[in-house]
Amino acid sequence: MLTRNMKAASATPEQRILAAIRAVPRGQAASYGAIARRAGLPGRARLVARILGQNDDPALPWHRILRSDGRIAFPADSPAFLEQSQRLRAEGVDVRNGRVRLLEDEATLDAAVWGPR
DNA sequence: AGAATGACAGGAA
DNA sequence: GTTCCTGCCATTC
Repeated sequence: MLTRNMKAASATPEQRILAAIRAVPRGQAASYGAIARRAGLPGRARLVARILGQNDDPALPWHRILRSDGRIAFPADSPAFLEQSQRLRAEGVDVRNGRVRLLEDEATLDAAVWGPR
């Protein structure tokens, strides 16, 4: 049946994006573009950014989302930048000079979002 | 309708 | 490996 797949397939774009974000494993990071792709919305990286900005859910792992080059998307002197840095480090992510190692194997995200085959 | 804006991406320099 | 520049999407003036 489709109860498991349906969550990702029949939701609004915003919900699929949020689901994709929540699917990023602890201690790992993904780019805005990758999230958009995993949500079935290729080319909408900026939409992901917008959703994150509007989001109010404190449980959402927003700190695991960075730019495609692994850089934190906030100005290096901003409070948000600091917050994100320490949240990532708290999960064991190595943050060097505002930059991290992004998840290379996107298939992992595929499985988390769309469910294992 | 046109221009500006922003938690972006990808290729060129 | 970096910095720059152009392209994109969606929203707001």
